[in-house]
Amino acid sequence: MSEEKSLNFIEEIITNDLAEGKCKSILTRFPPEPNGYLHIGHAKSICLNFGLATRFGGATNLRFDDTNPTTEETEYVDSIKADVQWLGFNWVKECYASDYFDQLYQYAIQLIEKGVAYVDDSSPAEIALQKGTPTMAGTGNDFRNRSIAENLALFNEMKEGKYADGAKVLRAKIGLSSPNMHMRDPLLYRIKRATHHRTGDTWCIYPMYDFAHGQSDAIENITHSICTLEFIPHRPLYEWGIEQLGIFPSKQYEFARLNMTYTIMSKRKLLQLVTEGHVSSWDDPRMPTISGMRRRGYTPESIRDFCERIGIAKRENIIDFSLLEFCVREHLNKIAQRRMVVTDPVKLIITNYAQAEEMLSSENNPEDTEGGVRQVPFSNELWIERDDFMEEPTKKYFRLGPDLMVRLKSAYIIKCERFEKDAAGNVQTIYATYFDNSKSGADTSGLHVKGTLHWVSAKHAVPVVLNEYDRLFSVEDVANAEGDFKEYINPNSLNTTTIAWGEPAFLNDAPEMRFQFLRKGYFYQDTISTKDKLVFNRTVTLKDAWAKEQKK
RNA sequence: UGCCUGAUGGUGUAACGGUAGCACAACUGUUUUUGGUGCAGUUUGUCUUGGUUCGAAUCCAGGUCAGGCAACCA
Repeated sequence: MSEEKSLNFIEEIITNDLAEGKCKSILTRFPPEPNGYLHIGHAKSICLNFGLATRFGGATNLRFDDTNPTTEETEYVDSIKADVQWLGFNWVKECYASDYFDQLYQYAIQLIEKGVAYVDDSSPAEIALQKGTPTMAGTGNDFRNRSIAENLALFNEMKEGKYADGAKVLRAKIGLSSPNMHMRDPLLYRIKRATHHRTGDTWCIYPMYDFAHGQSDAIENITHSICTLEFIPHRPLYEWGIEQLGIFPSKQYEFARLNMTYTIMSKRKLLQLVTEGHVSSWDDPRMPTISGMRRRGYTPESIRDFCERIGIAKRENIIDFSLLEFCVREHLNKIAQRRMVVTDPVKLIITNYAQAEEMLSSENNPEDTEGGVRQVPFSNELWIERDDFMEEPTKKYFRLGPDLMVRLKSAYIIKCERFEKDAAGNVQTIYATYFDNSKSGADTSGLHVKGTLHWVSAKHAVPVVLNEYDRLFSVEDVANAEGDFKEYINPNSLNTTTIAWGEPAFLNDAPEMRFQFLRKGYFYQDTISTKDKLVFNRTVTLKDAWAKEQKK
């Protein structure tokens, strides 16, 4: 294997660090805040961090960045762990920023003792005002000049609960004229009386992100701390903290977050979709959440493949949704068992079929020679797709119409003789004759037909419910579209068929099996599906050359 | 009108001073008992202006455009 795969910029950095002996091995971390469900954008970060560790023989911590008790919940911790595991990754250590609250408090005292942190009594508005603007230096205030002893005492009192929420904050004493707003005496600690999902009411002061993240990285000896672009301005502060404290020199690197066409990644907006009922839940199969994609039928393999293909860089990007679809089709094509399901049924009667019924065998997966076959019952009364019949066929129509011949998949070639309509003028019954010497696998008829249809024997058919999903939004770049993003919700993102007819093989199929419904798409049993009421979610359609042809 | 990022086909991503490649998308053709799959092929690109160099996507200078930054959020 001398295949040369080019390295992304982070892999180059790591390769160099290892070569120069800056570190003996690497340790990365995936640091979600447990305030929501993971989505495909997180998957990119997960695959990056865990993938890097695998590639370079290192390891990865799962760390919950739980420094804001008002938004965080154990429910989210559990779902995040489940999602990471489902994606196929294992962390060496499960960590929590909240485990470091004591240590962080000690770090803060160290800064106060060094004279580089102070307690400020100003209100949020005053602090904002005193910070100045990007083009104008801030002014600061008298609290900056408090003595070390006074700061120590006040910070202790903050911790002891002597002051009301918001009454005081601990700030770093760096200066107020930096062109980087994040460096203008940033807040380190705030008073917040809220019950933390892990530490309960032990604390009433909590560290800010900027006084927790880099410190947590250092405590865990993280070598490469990888985050998204919006944290670039925080990096000087990240480094300031490590330097002032003299702790392990973790390094921060930034990459561009994932954007995808026809969907959104913002946790806030996703939450809105759920709370306002535009989707049923966080794991609604239309959601770009890991749990939604899992329910829809995406495989972990396909998501990992997708994350591998999109690459890692610093430039803003918007990935075609069709790449994700390609990845899942490619995987499912290889592993999904084929089944026949008729979604918009019309009756087909084979007038010269004398037997009551017979069992025909059909391959489970033509891509897999080991895939085996299954038995499919055939009789003289079948359901076929309404779309597969045309009263007056057009030129390139390879399906059924008066006097036209097609093959029934894994069965016989038939010829349409006539059809009947109901009072409303809809085709109700199609009558055909079959060629008994055209049986699949033993065809001696010499007939050649262009179309092959899927079908289900009417008296053996099993009723199934189908959820067919389409993109959640109707515009490519939802985040940058004008106005409220909700205006662009695709009203037809879910199409439910309450009665479709499927093969009886479903009765013996395990719920976690992945299927391709012939000529329809890939389907996966929904979480609410039962043996008595089978419900399938369409993961993705098949490519449809005919649909394109029709549009012309 | 300050600072920080970035700019390669429709979308991503490579090329580390020496043939602009790969994937998706789109479009042909071909194979096919899935209008699926497979196979073969086509179209489309270095933001701009200068400079350095035998040679620039790459180095330098200026410009343009895009995104980010002033939460007691992360």
